[in-house]
Amino acid sequence: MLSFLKNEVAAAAQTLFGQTIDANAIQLNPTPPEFKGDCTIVVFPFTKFSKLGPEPTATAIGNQLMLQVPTLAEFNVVKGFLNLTLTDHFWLNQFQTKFNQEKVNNISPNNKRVMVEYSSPNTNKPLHLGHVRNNLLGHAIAEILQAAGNHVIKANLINDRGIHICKSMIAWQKFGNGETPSTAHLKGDHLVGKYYVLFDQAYKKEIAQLMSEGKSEDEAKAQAPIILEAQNMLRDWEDGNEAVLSLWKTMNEWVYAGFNETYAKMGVSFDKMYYESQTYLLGKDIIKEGLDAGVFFQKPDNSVWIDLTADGLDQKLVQRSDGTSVYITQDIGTAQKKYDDFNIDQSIYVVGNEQDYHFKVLQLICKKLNKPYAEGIYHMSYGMVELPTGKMKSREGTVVDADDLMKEMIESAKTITESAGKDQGFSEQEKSELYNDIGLGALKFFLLKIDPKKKMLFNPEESIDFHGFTGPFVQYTHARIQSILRKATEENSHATINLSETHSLNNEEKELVMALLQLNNKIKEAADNLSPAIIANYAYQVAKSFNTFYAEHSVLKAENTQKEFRLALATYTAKVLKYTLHLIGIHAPNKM
RNA sequence: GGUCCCGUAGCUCAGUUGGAUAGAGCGACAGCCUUCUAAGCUGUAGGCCUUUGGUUCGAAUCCAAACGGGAUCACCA
Repeated sequence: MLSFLKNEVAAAAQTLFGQTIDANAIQLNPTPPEFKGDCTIVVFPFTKFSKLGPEPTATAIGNQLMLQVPTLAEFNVVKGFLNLTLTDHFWLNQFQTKFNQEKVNNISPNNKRVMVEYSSPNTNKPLHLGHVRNNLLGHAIAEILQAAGNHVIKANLINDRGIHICKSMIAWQKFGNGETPSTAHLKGDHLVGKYYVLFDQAYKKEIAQLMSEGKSEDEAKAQAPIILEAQNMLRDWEDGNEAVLSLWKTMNEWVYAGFNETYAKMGVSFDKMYYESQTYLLGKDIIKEGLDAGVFFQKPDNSVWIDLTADGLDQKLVQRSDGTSVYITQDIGTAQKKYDDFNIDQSIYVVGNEQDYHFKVLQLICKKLNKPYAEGIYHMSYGMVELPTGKMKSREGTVVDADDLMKEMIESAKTITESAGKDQGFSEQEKSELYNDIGLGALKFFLLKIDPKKKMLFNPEESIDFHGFTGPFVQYTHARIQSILRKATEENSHATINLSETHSLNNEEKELVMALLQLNNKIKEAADNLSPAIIANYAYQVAKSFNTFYAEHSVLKAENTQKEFRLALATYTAKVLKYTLHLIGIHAPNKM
């Protein structure tokens, strides 16, 4: 929005010093609050050809700009910094242009097709806090990429096969007494998860028993009857045993019903579901292709490998000696399938950073196979959520359950809202929606305000805040504005910007206008960095600017054009807040 | 041990890709509700940006090393 100044500075340098410079190379920064000015040109690089010290150089350019740029109000020079102040008319004009557009986001679509894969759960246990971060990140990244003009396909790859689901099945057969989600009054994913834990307990007991009979730990682990049963079942599953398949389908259906409930509560959705049971064989054709091409090699026991030592990695197994596929085999196949299905330019995997190595290998393999989609593979590697006690482990019960956490957050929202007496005049239905919006708003903002690449700490002892740099803070600011706008409608006041009447902006108004005008840049920045945190921080900044303005100046008690302008400012702020919250999956209530 | 990530206020985190006196929130302390919603606003205290060297007009930011923390290196997924 201010980048035109770079061209003006380049022109000024041409006029003053006869030097042609690249306008894009000019450093244009926001002026720090302790100095006067809207933006700052760093003139140190100019001293080379100006043959002057930093200050005279800056002054010379400043004087030249005053001649060239009618919207420039004044300038000042501190050392090598040229601080420029634009006229209020300029800012009002910029704001008016935005205000008159129907949508706050006017980024035009590009032709890029991007798939974002996220969630990708196992079907043997319910979702925990780690999955919540994954799902919210994936959903927000998809929204942001779409807002930045991409065509986005949201995908979920469900890991529905393997030894882990067999463990739950065996335990259910042994201990379940035919229990179902409806007889147990338990969500399906929690029921299946319960049997996964029961399996592990029984397994540990058997291991202890065998060890007391003199077996080594490794022997005991390999020979425990219950693990042998599970392995048998996996073989039966792969052989297509009807009874096993039938139970597998039933239990997976329970889990999907549970997941769908959790997804709906979280507010995430998918355009395409992939199931590993349907894709795990796909990679094998590509393995054969790679063997023929000499990209892979076979060991005497028939296992297939790729040698990545020249790339600084290790030798990596891509197919077992018995011909069955491993994790990477399946991913090679799925990568191909995604490309075939949707002709995507980019394939983003939202997966934890513990799998950095895996995705490096995956991309390298696809490159060596000369796959057209190899360059488009991108691992969006996010940091783990850790508890004060360390990493979460499902089997050891040190997890924060997703459903429990959301429920607690909604209950906290209820308590806080009630004690503040802010739910008066709401119907029961509206109350319940409000508590949902606020509780989940707090949770989502808490998880998304942090740079996704960094690991984050969650302390269950300390409740997630509803004050300060939080979701409810931004929601509250939005609701507050809606309240003003309702009153304005009642008194038949209108929001307009009248440029013919010159009136000046005060500091708070100007700061808010400048913040609001940054929206499109922030969306692009967030999309480039795949970082919802940039949006969350921006939403907070806008809300904070508004609240500062709100505390100093009245909207409804202002007069004439100033009142109309402030109403426009409030209207547009509310739009931006609602939209940015939407990008990170948070609903903005009109009253709270 | 190899590879990769991280280290900023008591705590949780920003820091515009190399610019001015390093910023928020929480917690602590002091103020502000006859005036548009106090889930708010204003102020005070709190810092060897882990350390050392290098690059230059200029470094929390780039490079190197050390120290500290984490991840990963399965015929698991």
